[in-house]
Amino acid sequence: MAEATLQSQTRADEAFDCLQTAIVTGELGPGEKIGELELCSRFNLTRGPLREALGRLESRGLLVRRPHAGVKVVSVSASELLELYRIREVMEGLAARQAAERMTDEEIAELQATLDSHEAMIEQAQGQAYYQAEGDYDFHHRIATGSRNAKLAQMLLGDLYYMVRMYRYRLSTSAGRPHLALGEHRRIVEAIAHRDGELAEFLMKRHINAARQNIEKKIEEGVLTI
Amino acid sequence: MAEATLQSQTRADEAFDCLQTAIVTGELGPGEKIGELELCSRFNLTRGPLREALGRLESRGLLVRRPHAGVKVVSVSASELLELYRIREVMEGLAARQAAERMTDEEIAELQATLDSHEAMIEQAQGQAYYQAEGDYDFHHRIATGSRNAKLAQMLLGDLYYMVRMYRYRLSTSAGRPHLALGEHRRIVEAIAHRDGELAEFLMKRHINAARQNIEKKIEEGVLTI
DNA sequence: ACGCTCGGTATTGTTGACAATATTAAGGTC
DNA sequence: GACCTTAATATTGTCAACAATACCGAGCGT
Repeated sequence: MAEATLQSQTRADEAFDCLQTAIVTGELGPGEKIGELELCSRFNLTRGPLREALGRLESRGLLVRRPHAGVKVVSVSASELLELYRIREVMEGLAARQAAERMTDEEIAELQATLDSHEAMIEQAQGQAYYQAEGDYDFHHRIATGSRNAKLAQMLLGDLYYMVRMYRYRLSTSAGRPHLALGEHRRIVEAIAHRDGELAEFLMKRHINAARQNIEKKIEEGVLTI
Repeated sequence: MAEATLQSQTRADEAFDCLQTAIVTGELGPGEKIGELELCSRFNLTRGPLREALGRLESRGLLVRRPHAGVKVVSVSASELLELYRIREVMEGLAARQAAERMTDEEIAELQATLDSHEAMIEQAQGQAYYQAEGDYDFHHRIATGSRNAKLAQMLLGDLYYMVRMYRYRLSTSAGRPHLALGEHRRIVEAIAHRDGELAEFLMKRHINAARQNIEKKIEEGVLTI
């Protein structure tokens, strides 16, 4: 069961975290119509905070709510995941460009260190798939915050990444190309270290584009259904 | 006073609409620390739906909420508005490209008709500034929905445009170049009509870039303060 | 036998009261 | 006189009961 993030500020935040992780991890299935009282008993909440959390989830597009008809988790399709990658391509391209212009030298050093640890983890091949995904999120997370563009970071970290994670869990879609991705990450960081925003943007767009094409290939192979 | 949208489905939706318009139009000033009970009496609501609406507004970044410390409308700066335009540039560029690939011929015809009416309005110069802004939103709105990218449209229509409108009201920043903008709009629609996605994206990016530079110029002239 | 209408039931939406916490001001001490 | 401590207050967070609405099944009509 998805537990609350340690010491959530308020009950509503707790409910929000619980539900978000439950939806993202697929604990709440797609299209699942679920009652409020059931959610309350399941997560030890009362309806007040729960409803507040439901509203936030709804406005983020993770679930849909018809008046007096209950809430149901949003249904997903592979084609929608591809659309998400189109958005990531342009937004993270911008993030990389601005990160190249604005990240501090220290942040860039940390970013490189992050990649080093990713490389070590991949070569040890321990907990591969899981860590690969987490490392990927870590990398993109740092670039988003490094852009110093508050709204951009908010949209990426608060909306898109959760969406992508949800789709990946639902469709059991892991990137599945760790070494390639790591090399692409390295080149992006190089461009950032050289303060070459244009190049960083280009490389990031190509990186995400490659990931999208990888998913498209799986669809063609019938591994994923549209 | 900002009234509820006619026949909101639920009290919480009503509260959300009221507050959103109140914030966007500047009826609730920036940094204004305002109590829940005051909001209730002001908009004829009770605290339950209000709190639900506050949560939605918070997750959209229109106001900030510290536990037990109340809510305050987000403070804005001109530099943040510029960052918003950077995001718009890449996202609406994508929207234009996808719209060129996916809009129906009928939608394109409607889009052109929309521009015709804008032109007529501008030449009559009646209610210029207001209509200019509304027409601009109408244009960008149609392209966002025409992209057939649900999440992209949601982010543009549900988040970014409200943000931009808020900043514009707060900073009294109207675009102030109606004829230029109309010409740029026409070229974008031409590209879409020719199903030239690449060109549509390029033109849209340049269009928004020009609007951003216009704001930057105002900042340099001291009209806007950072 | 099938479809439609109508009422019961369960769920959601809303309300008001209760409890917990941050802010504010006053008082005391250094 | 300035700073810290402490208590009163007002505001927020939470909870449980009430009202409104949609869903579901039974009864009736065709």
